[in-house]
Amino acid sequence: MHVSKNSKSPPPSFFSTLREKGLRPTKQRNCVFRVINEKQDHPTADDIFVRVRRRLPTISFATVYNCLETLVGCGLVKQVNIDREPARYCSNLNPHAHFKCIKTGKIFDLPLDDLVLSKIASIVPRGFNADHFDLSFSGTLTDLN
Amino acid sequence: MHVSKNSKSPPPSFFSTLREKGLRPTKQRNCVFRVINEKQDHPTADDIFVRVRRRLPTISFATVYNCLETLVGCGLVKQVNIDREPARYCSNLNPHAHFKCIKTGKIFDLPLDDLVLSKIASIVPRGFNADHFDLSFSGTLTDLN
DNA sequence: CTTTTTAATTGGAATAATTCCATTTACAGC
DNA sequence: GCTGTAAATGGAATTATTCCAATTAAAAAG
Repeated sequence: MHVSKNSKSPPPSFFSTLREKGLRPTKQRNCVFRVINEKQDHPTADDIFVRVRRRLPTISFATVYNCLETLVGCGLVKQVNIDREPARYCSNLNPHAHFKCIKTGKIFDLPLDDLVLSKIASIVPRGFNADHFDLSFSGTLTDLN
Repeated sequence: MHVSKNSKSPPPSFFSTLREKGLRPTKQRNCVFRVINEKQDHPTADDIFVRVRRRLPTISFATVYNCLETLVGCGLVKQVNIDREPARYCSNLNPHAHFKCIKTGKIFDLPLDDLVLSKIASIVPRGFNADHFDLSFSGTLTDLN
């Protein structure tokens, strides 16, 4: 598993990233990408569909799913799966865990520093080659966060 | 590191645990519980349905789901959610993470010692009160595990 | 700039895991 | 053995997501 130096990486170029993979930076993909980056609230595909529709009123649900799949595949956004709930999407590309408040349903990013990352990497025994991990917490907030 | 299906804590009493909550230890619940404990292979509800049917040929799918919900609610089994896949069920009640081999689909338990557990707990900032966490890895196995 | 090729979008249908619901059955207390 | 409550049952409903065939848009070629 790759444990990076924890400097915030520069925002990836939407256009060049797609181009490098021979994919087209269509207006639909661009709009979905921008919507996810504008508000860091871990929207579902449904949320994203509603927001994108305000700008591209004829976009279909299937296209939103297609765009999300493409963007996740390119590493331009992250898919967040917590329990059995609908997938959420996240523009934070730095290593982080998630915390879900069981009262409000809100999701928070918890940054992971290199020390913690290496401890997490050490969980994986010899013979196993992890190229991805997911860590999520759930609970409550003591005061109003 | 040793990757085990170990059982450090004594197996919880199926009967007393249910009884304490005012729930009935029915033969369906018992059978579902036994099936999950017999083979530590992280079966899906579907898998469990098939195995239970061999002993209770008239059990319904809804009942399997009901039993699983009850057992998970009592803490007698754990539900394992990895990515967007069907839920799996696990009899290992000790703290552990999961590793999913993307080639075979097999799932392995990775035990978590107290040191790692406290490091994980330290990820959660002040003001957040985690009462649960999920950690899963995915990747490949270097040799045939 | 027009044609050709290829990729992406679209709407609707299909899928699949899970949940819901109304009815029947089983169990526990009297 | 009754009676009340919990659980099981079968089937329908739900819901997020995927699939598909037809259309449209974009890039490449001429």
